[in-house]
This record gives sequence, structure tokens and C-alpha cells, in this order.
Amino acid sequence: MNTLGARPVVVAKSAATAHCIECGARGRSVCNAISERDLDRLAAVAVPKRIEKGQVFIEEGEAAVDFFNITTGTAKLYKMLPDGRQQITGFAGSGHFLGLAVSDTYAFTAEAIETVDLCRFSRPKLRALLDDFPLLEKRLLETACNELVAAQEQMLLLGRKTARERVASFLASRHTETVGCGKRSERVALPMTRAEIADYLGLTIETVSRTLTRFKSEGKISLPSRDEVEIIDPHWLLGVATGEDSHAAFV
Amino acid sequence: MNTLGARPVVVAKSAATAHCIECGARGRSVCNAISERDLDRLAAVAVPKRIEKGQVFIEEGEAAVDFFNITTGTAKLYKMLPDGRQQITGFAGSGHFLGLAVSDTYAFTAEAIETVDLCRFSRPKLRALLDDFPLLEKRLLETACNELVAAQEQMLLLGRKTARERVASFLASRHTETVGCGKRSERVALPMTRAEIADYLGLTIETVSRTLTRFKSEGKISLPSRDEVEIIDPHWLLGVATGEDSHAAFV
DNA sequence: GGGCTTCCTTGATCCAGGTCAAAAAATGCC
DNA sequence: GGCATTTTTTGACCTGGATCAAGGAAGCCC
Repeated sequence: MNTLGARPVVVAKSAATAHCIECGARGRSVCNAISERDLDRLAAVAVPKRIEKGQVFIEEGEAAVDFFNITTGTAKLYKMLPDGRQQITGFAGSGHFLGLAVSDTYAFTAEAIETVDLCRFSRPKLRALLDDFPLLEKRLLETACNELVAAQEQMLLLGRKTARERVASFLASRHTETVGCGKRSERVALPMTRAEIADYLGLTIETVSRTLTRFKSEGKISLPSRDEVEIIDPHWLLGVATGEDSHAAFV
Repeated sequence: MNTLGARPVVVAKSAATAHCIECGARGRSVCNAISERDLDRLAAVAVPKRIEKGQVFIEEGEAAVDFFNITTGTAKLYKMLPDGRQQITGFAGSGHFLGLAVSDTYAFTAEAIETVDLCRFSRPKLRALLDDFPLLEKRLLETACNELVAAQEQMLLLGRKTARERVASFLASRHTETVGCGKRSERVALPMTRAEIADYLGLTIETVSRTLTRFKSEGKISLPSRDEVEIIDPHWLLGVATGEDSHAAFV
């Protein structure tokens, strides 16, 4: 895997390249469209930056001058109504590319919910990179399509699912996402607060809390700490999440 | 604009080219990424097809073998839960490109709500076209981004807006979309039934009907026929749609 | 380790919008 | 044009989840 030994001269020519080569997020991000030997081109335009918890780094309505790629940590993406009602449209973790809007203003706000490390790309520099690496553009299109599919799934959740089904969907999707990361499969991290879960699921904090308590008392999950859930019965949870008729009958 | 006279030989070499050159949807679709002189390449892989009202031409979960581009008419795109609950994720009109999912199965169902004319592209042929016309890929990415922005807006609507705000948003967006088409601006066509509006807004048919009646009795709209709305007070409607505090106060 | 603050849970009550029911209007079909 | 069907409107009532209101449990900072 490590080809450093094979190409010492190229790597050495730019110390900045290191942060891309060593980047833990590369494998799961659009950056993997660029081969290791061209990585210095990428590294030259990617500006690493640390965002502290609670800090907003993209603001809805502001000029979209930069794109971002998250290396570590999690951010919430949301839209707001003038009276303060908030809808979180997604949580962006390691490898997530942000700012895809074509329009010249951002369509959502992004705020770190834990310390986030990311790479910043200026619009024109990314544009130049896209022209030189068509594969990168293909990967971006893929990413956008995947997000579109996820967005449609979320519309189904917000428009038609019950509170129980929403919370079950949330836990189930967190569960399946986590499995891939090599962690213990049944423990799911919840880096977000109950309020953030509520704003993501179109519910109130109280309903989220009550529903979790309910699942716990039904023996389907346990809540070892406030930011962790143990999924005891993943199959049951998935059934509820997908609105299986049988589960709706027994309350 | 018409370059037919300048290049009679090229155009004549394929009679099939005509349907792309004359296509009314070209201007607003991704096809405008391909210049008129290369249009025969596009025409060679685009298979025109007519879909009658009520006919399903993309089915959720089935192998994604084709892509479609709507020429005329409107289709509804939806996802369903096993017990029949339905969420319409969007209405696709002239120029809309469908089937963008990278995955090998469709993520939603598409059904014509009025007679639809479309062009069908097989996956491999479109892929080849994309490799030859990078601009087409750029346009697809743009399209996907725009849809993503619309999806986020819809999540805000479904997760956080009241029934009144949802119906107002729906009418307002229909209104602004219609303006561009050169029709009389205040008359908005509703090719979909109340049930379809309800499934799009995450409401019931009764709530949609009552809300429209309410707007009418408040003098903000009129309902000349069941598939048409006249927007009497667009500014007021937009205010309600965007959740302006003031409008929430006076009921 | 004690007081602060923030986050979470639980209980009581309320209401927007859903459900059920039926009439009215539009459309289609011989 | 008249009957059947579908769609829409309207009314009465109900309920899931929101709202309001306390408590309780973690963190966190001196």
C-alpha cells in the first residue's frame, strides 16, 4: 500500500503533499479520484484548517467562495426559517465534500458539532483542478447522486414516517454507517445532542427523548451514555424504520 | 440561431437528428451542453418514447438500465412505504433529466401524471457520450447540485413548515417556475391532483383542499378550475411560504 | 467538591392536522 | 344527455406529537 519508498524524489519535492498522502479521509472522499503521483497538485490547493465545536464555517446565503472536505469530526448542515425553526438536512463526517451548490451563494449553514479538521479549496482553484482531472468531476457527480438519493429517503421520512419510525430510521442508518468503520458494530456513537437529532428528524427534543426511552424499555436498545446507543435488536429496528406493517400493529 | 443553412450536408446525413434539433426541451435540458453540430451524436443514442398518463416508466428498486430526459408533460417521482404511504419527492417537467442514481437500482418510481414525451438513453451509451463530451458531464453535475438544493429546501418544508406554509410554498414555487415559461404570470397550472399535492407536501388531501379554500376566502388566490390557480397576491404568498413571522401572527 | 450551566427526561395538557363520513362537483362513457 | 366514477370540498371528531412545566443528571470551572 505504502509506495513512499518507491517514489522518494516526487514526494520529497513538496512537503505539503504529506497532508494529502497521510490523510485518513482520502480513501472515502472524492480525493481518491486523484492518483498518488498527482497528489501534490491536490495538496497545493487544499488548505487544511481546524474548526472548533460550535463554529460556523459555511453560512446560508453568503457568497460561495470556498469548498470544503472534512477530514475528521462531524458538522451539521441546516436551513433556518426567520422565526428560528431549524431543519438539519444532514450530518457531514470524514470524507464529506461540502459546498456543491452551483449557485453563487451557499444554500445551507454548516457548523461543527465536534472539533472538525477540513481542507478548504477556493472555487477557481478547484475549478482548474476539475478541468485537469476529469475523474474528480466524475467522483463529484457520483457523490452528488448519492446525496440526492439520501435526500429523497429523508423526504420520505419527514413527509410520511411516524416519530417511532423516524427515530428507528436514524438509529438504523447510524448503525449501518458505523459498521463499515471497523468499530464494534452494536455500539453507535451519537456526536449530536437530542436537539440536533430532533431538528434532523423534524421532531421535538421531547419526542426524541421519549421515543429512545421507549425503545430502551422495550429492550431493543440501551443507552450506556448520552452520546452512545447500543443496538440490541438491529433487525427489529430496521423493520420499524422501513415501516413494516407488522410493527405498526403492535404498540 | 438556425445554422441549418450553413451545414446542410451534416444535418442531412441523419434524419434522426431532426428530433434533437427541433426539440423544444433542448434549451432547458442538459442536452444544451452539446453544440448543434454534434447533435447527431446525441440524436443517435436518444430514443424518443411516449408515456401515457398513469404509466410507470421507472420503478423503485429495479435495475437502473436507462436514463430519461423529459421533452413534454409532467411525471411524479415518489417513494413508498410497504403499507402504501407515499412521498412524492418531486415533479419532473420538460427538460428534466431522470435516473441520476449511481447505484444500479432506481431509488424512486416515476409515473406520468399527464402524457409525457421523453428520450431514453441506455446506461452504456450515455456513459460513452459523457466521455466524449465533458461539458455534458459538467451540466449533469450542475443539474444534480440544483436538485440537491431543491431537496434541502423540501426537507425544510417537510420537517418544519406548517400546512399553510407548505401550500403557500408550493403555489409560490409553481408561480415563479411558470413565469419563466412566458405564460400569463398569475395563472398557474396544476397538472397534479390534490392527492398528489398532498403526497408531495406531506399532508392529507383534506388539509390541502381546506388550505386552498382558506387562501381563496382570504382573497389571496382564486380557483378558476380544478387544475388552475390564479395567484392574486404573490407577495403575500411568498411571505407565508418563507415563514415570515408577521404572517404567523394574524390568522 | 460545590455551585453553574447545559442537556436530558418525564409528566400534564393542548391543538394542528389527521381520520372518518358524506355531500357536491367534475369527468367520463355509453 | 344521463348515469357511473372519480375528484374535491366540507363537516365532525380524534389523536400523535407539540407545548408547557418541572425535575434530574452530567459536565465544567474555580
